[in-house]
Amino acid sequence: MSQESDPLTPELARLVLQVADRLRAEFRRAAGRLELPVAQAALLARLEEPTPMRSLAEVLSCDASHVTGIVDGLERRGLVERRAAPKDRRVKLVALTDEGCRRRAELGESYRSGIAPVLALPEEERRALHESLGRVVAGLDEAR
Amino acid sequence: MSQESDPLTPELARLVLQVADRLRAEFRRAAGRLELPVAQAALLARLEEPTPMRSLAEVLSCDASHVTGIVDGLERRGLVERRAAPKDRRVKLVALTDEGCRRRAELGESYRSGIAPVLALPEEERRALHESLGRVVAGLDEAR
DNA sequence: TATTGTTATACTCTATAACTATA
DNA sequence: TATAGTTATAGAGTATAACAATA
Repeated sequence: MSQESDPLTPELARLVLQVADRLRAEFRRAAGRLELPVAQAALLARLEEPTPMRSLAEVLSCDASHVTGIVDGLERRGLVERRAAPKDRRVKLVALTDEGCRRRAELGESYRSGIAPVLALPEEERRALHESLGRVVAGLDEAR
Repeated sequence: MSQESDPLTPELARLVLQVADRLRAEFRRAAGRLELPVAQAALLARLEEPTPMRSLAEVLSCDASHVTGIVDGLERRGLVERRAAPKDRRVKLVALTDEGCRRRAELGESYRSGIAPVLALPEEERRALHESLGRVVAGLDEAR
């Protein structure tokens, strides 16, 4: 209640959103360099272990039906494959192929080199920023 | 180049994006409380002076043709009106009505009270965060 | 000839509901 | 009866192109 009238809060929000927009743009650019639709790149980036479709929907915070199309696309490109889950035959595990593993690494490098100049700050400031934002994120669940 | 391999950079990006997602969610919630579509709320939030459609497209970073529909909606609700520009009769100025002015203020209050708990940090940390993010945003144009 | 705003159209993204095969 | 994944469909959101009025 005491913070509602603090003029720094909306200003802070504006800055966060502005930086986030640029980071997203850099991800789009990285995906574009690999000629991947953003949705496919986003899934690729988050895929390490073989993972059920359902879990991917949660990670990407989208509907499960949407994941089908994204995985279809990645499978057509030979970057992932669907495997039967050993325990539950309803479940399909999405797993990286060797090529998918390589492309995923490329994507990561491309993205990181894109955002490095954006987040370029003196080392001490970077650490402080990391700590503060970490605190904010840690508080996200309890806020409201 | 020296920062490309700094593991803190992707971590920092992840945090910024996570906070931004939450801020966006709070804006959606504030728009919902006023029963406004997000796009209309976003335009309302940025409208102060009577402004040409074309400029609004730039501010919202979307196509001019899209602005037409958004303004249509706000006009139907009686929150804005189109005025002829005195100097150039091709231009239409979008201006807040009295009711629009009130609703805009409500929206702002609702949003600010929503994000206050998200960005709640000790005062000194808030100022440091503001300064660092301000530096990042200031550097956005020269980065790349 | 160029520009503002509009219209018509299409494409992307995403969600809902109905379906199948398992459990 | 409930769940994982798929399919079909529909609704947002947004862009492109063609157009009318004006510069």
